[in-house]
Amino acid sequence: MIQFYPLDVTYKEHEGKAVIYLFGRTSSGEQILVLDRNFEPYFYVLLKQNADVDQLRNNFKKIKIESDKETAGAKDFVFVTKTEIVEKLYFGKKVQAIRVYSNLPRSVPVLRDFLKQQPDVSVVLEADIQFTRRYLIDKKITPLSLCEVDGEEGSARAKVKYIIDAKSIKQLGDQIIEKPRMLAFDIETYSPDKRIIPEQNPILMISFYGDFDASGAGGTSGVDSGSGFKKVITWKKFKTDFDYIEFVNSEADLLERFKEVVEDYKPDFMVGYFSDGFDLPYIKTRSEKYKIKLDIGLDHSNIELGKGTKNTAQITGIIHLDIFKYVSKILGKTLETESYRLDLVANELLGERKYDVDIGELHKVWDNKDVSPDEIEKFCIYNLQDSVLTLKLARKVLPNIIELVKIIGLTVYDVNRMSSSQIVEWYLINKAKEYNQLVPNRPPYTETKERLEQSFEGAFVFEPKPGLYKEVAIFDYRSLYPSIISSHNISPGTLDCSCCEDDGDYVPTSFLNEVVRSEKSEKTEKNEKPERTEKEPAQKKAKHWFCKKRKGFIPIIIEELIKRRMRIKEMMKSGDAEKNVFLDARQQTLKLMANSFYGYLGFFGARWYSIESAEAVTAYGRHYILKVINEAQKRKFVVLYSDTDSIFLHLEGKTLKEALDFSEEINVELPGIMELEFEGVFPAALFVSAKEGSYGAKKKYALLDKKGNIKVKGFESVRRNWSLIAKDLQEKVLGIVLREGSGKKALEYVKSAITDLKDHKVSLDKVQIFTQLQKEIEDYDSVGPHVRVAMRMKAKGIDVGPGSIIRYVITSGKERIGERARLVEEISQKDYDADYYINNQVIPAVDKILAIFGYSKDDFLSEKKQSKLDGFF
DNA sequence: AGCTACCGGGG
DNA sequence: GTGTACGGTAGCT
Repeated sequence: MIQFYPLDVTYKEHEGKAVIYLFGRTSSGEQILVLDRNFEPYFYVLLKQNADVDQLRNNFKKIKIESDKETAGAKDFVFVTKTEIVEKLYFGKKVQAIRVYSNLPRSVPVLRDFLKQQPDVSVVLEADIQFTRRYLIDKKITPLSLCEVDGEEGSARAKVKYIIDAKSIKQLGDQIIEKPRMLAFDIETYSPDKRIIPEQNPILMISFYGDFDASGAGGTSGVDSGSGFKKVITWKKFKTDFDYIEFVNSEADLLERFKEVVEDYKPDFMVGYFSDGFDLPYIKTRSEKYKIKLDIGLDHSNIELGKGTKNTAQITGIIHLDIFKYVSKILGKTLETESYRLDLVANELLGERKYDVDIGELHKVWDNKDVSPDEIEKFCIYNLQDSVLTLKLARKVLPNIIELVKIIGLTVYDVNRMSSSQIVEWYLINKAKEYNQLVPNRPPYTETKERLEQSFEGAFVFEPKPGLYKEVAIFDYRSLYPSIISSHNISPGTLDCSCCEDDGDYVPTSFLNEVVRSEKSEKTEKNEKPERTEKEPAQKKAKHWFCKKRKGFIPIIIEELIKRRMRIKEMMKSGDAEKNVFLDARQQTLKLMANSFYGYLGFFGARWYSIESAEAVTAYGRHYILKVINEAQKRKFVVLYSDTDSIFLHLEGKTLKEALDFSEEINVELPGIMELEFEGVFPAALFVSAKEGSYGAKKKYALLDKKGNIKVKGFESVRRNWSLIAKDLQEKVLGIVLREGSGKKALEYVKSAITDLKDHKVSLDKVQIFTQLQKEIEDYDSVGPHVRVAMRMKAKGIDVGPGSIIRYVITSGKERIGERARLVEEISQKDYDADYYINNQVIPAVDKILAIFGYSKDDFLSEKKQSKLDGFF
């Protein structure tokens, strides 16, 4: 009996059968390979009504299809090994299914294509679930979790200490691997132009950073002892004091050393940033050029690149983490950053930046024969810093990825690359096993196209009346969409059941009250195709309902998630800080998943797709928020604003207690786990108009909380390409208005700022505008100010290109704006164009706010007139 | 306006 | 590998 933590799984064919290869680390820290020969590929067949089951099962066993392949010169066949009759649930209905076993995993698609042509076959299911994933789900083995294997010493070609041929294998509990060995890496390449051509340009240096000490890493490569492991390998020699820089003779040697370092370090994780799309494919291409066998997989396999446009790189037995993938697919939504460049992501998550050197210069320094040592050394520091940041990011996000692995039950490698709809889907596939449900097929291309054309109404957003309001109470529905799915039993399998049609409890189709105007979400409006073809008859607001007698699969699963999360939140109240880090990662993960179900139901690629269900979710959502608005208005509350799941009540003439009592009344009537929560009382709230003279802008407001903090939503002042003067001013004006309630004071402040601008008292750093170059300068057709400046920078010999952030100031003059843009270094404070900044930066930043108090442009532009008016009033 | 092609990340 | 990204938008017709 050996205990170990599984890390990676693959399979190989051996004597006509599939053998599962489970790579992991034992509890004593050694690498292990467990072979499991006791798992056979299978899928399900559902037959048509009057089919003869026994006869067909017999026929299935006679199938023998010659495969395209040959194994060891012999003909290779696809066949069924056995069949079983099983009772399953398919979209909630009991069905009899035939479980068909095949000789090999690759036989499954062949058999599927053959069987689905047969006249008696209604549908073939679960024939597209990858063998290794099926294995983990069926055997209930969660990667990273402690397992126990019983068996004998086995034999296979693998770089591990132990190989066990398993008799039995099972997971012991949810204890996970404690200190996985992580190794971050990064390459720098020769790149004379902006194009990246791996076939042409060499790798110049490669860096590693690991937090494991060298005790178990073996000494052959002179791996650094001490607390961490850091290394930069390069093939251009220079004098340096950094002992982590290692010199080799050529790029080929660099690649050989890369292999050795990995083999010596024996990482569980290799971590990169965009390494799926850049570092590993590049390394692979270069090693092919030199015919270097890059057999770093624990089974001596090479780096495997995903086919087509997939952009993945896999190393058997070693978990390749690409932090960029996780950040861009999952974490990104919660980040402020506009782009997922390492520098920006590290800055936001870690508060650390990349080493400040222009990587675009590396090829020049590299080519220079009399290269000054510190010049190239800087790029080594840069190279190492990228690995350091990557490892730190990995440490930061790993708890969340681990939670996903524990919940979904797939490998870290797979989970790392999943989008939120895939996460939901694989969680459902895992749970389908537990609840004896058959997994629906993915839609064929034709259906995907149809699905893409369908759209439905989104959430309700209330148009606020522009103004400044005091004492605002905010309530919102806790997890509105998940709680609707649970409380109304919304699921593809409970939709329009035959048993509950006459109950009369249908999905709401119209609004309760015409007092509040409904607005379709922008997205819906854009996508809406009002014309309907003959195929899709004008099913105008078809009546829908969900079963009352039988709980649906999706509601069961989502309720589990919500309840688990509530338990964890409860535990966190009493837990210590260290434990809470993991609990927090877990509750965040559960929240992420519960919140993804609504989107999943309406996602065109989903197996459990149900646009009626998704539509019902938003319809109930509108119903419940409109109910609160309506009831509030009946009780003479002034409703200021509402968006999807929240309502803002003006407390003027009402007490907080009255508002709380009101929310209690609402709560008593809510079904299931739905709950309207009190968010808080805010001393002041500000709503502005969208355009001049129009009604209130949606999703754009500012709140003052009781602690004096200001929460800003939707104001574009946060945009990068605004000058500091505009940003600062907007912040100040919002502060004055919300904290002091004085429009006049805000106006005075704006006027003084305008005067300062006119008098050229504003420093240049406050009038600088930042814009990023998106492409090559030559490629711009419309040459904006930043492009014009970039051209002049280039003429001066400053290397600028896509990604460069151009900082410029608009100066006075009669030419077009673009002509008047200057670098800060070129001008002095008296040169900026005050009028430009007043009209294009200052006024747009504050005019909507001041308009609330009846002030227009003229009021803050002309000082004298205004003071006269003030005197008059 | 509607459609297609290309881009992101990486150097 | 029992699979084949994806969502946004610049730029063209």
